Amino acid sequence: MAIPTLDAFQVIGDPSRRKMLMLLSEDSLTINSLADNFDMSRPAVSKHIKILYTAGFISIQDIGRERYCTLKKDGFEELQAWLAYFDAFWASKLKKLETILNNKLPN
Amino acid sequence: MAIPTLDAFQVIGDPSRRKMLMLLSEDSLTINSLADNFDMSRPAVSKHIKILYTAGFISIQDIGRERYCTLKKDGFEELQAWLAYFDAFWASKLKKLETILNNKLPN
DNA sequence: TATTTGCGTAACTCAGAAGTTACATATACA
DNA sequence: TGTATATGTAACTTCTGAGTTACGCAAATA
Repeated sequence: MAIPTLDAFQVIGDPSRRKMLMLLSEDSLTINSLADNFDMSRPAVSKHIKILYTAGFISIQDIGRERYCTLKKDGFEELQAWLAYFDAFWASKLKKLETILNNKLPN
Repeated sequence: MAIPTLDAFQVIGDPSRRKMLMLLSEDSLTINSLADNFDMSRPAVSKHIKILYTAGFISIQDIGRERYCTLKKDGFEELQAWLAYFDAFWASKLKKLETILNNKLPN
């Protein structure tokens, strides 16, 4: 099971990984308790977790032989920054429209 | 060139498509003028455009034999809604922390 | 100490996204 | 009307992400 190096966008492109993040938003979970929520094998889940961890979406705390996964901000921030760029685009587009409308009013 | 049906997250998972959205944030462009910015063939760009269009990230205006692509809000809003959910998670996590700290103060 | 449990990794298969070339079509232009 | 331009689509190939099974190891437990 080769470990692909994916950017934050590719990471959340997978529906299973998004579901994992959703589950972790309710509770910190171990690999096995996470796997209970999926049809795929545990090693498959394990791989997704590694991808989420590498991309900064979760942190992992080892307690004995168990690994507790918890959401981490870093990964999300990269996505927010990207969306914020386009937010600015819509805002400036709206401003341009306002300017046009205001200039037309005197006519 | 089969047209895969991708959700908004998978759509922005591709670096080329993200670059296209960036280019379109500066100006509306035709398929060919977009293709000038990439190493891939024009049909490949054409396919990406179709995917972006289907997912609601761009609108297309036909002018003669040219097709002008413009950013469209719809696709972005799906992503924002998803991120907003996790924003709420961080906010509530912070609130819980505050509560804990406040409860400890009287001790 | 022997066994069970929780997890990681290696090796492999498979499906599909992403690219290509070749061709068809419609519009603009000489 | 003939040609060049802008684009879409079909058929095909390639690559890799996502899944599997088999195995190994460390920690818990009997």
